[in-house]
Amino acid sequence: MKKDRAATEEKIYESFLTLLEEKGPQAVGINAIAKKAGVSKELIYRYFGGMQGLLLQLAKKGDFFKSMLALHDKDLATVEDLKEFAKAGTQELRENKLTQEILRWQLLENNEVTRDLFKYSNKEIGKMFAISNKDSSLNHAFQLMIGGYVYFTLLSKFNKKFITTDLSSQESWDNFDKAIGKTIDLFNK
Amino acid sequence: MKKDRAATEEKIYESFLTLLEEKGPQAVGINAIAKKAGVSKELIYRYFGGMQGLLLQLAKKGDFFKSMLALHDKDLATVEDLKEFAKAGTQELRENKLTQEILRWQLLENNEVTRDLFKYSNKEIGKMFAISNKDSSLNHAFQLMIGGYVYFTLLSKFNKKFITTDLSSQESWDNFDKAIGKTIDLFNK
DNA sequence: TAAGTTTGTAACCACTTGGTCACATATTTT
DNA sequence: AAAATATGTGACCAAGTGGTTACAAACTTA
Repeated sequence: MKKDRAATEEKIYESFLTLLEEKGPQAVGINAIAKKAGVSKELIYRYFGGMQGLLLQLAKKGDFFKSMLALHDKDLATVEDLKEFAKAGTQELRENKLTQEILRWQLLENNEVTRDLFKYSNKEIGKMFAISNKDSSLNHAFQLMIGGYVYFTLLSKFNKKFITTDLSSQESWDNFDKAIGKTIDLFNK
Repeated sequence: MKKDRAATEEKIYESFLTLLEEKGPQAVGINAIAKKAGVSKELIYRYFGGMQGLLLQLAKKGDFFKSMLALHDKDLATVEDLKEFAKAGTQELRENKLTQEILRWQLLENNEVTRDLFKYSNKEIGKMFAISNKDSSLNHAFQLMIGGYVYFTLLSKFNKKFITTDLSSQESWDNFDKAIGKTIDLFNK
């Protein structure tokens, strides 16, 4: 049998990411990861330092928010820029399953194992919210609506509908975007 | 040893509620409930039909939303009524831990065991949202903001802060309320 | 009192969990 | 070639999971 530590580490880390992305926080455990990677779980402890080490690596690499941070670099001088930013950010969130699962995870626990990951994740989100801090009440309304977007996005994994809103149709998300846009306009009049 | 089925059922059901309220969805299992109730787990299957039966009973009794539904009966003729309604509803949500855990649960799974509970829960929430359906874009903005409120409420269990917002201070929640109020005003101008 | 039924317990089942261990097999170093 | 080290495996551990079974004790009915 050939031995290749680098390849093994890669297999483990990728299995961890895939598992988290597809099955969510509750499904990622040492046994499941080792099984998916087709490797002895001892190696997870030896090479990563267990679950905590894997999460730390995810935090450092920051694979999840990198596409959202690309948005953040834009200039947000005008009201239209802000609206575009919100629209692009929410769409990105809906496409990025990994980010969704990390956000879901934050609703479930916060302990020594997860702390590093969440700390980093929050720091990155903070950068994105640093923009809308002129008008305080707009800032709060904006935060609420983005929070709602996150909520409905997470909800859509297991629920096709929220009350009358069809969470599986693009039209619904477009309506949410329009609502955000209109609210921004009203606050800026 | 004395035997009293009614009292035993009560002990089981109460233990289940308390466990869910205090430790969340992940902590409620047959073993944990039986242990907390100080009773053999066989009785949970015999009297309730297992976990699914317990959730069904919770759905039927609907202990969680009853205080929110009291709000729903109000007349919502004026804009001020709608603002008051939103404020009272969000405050009630923050105080009702049981409702919070059921909403959290909906973000985690949706299977044969939980289906009945969630179906009922969604029906009740739907009643509360039936009010703001005049202006479509206000309706969506309203839904987003309430969704954000839910999100931040659930988040506050494990996170003291969201970016710069202190989720443990009453002032933050007041600011959110003000933001909702101002948004409603702007849409009605 | 005797028989039948309800209520309750504890042991047991197969399976999964995170974690450690001794050991074997490659690969490097001497 | 021999010794040392790095890599990988599978067995094992204690604890916990949901679920079932056999049996005892209490209460009801006959």
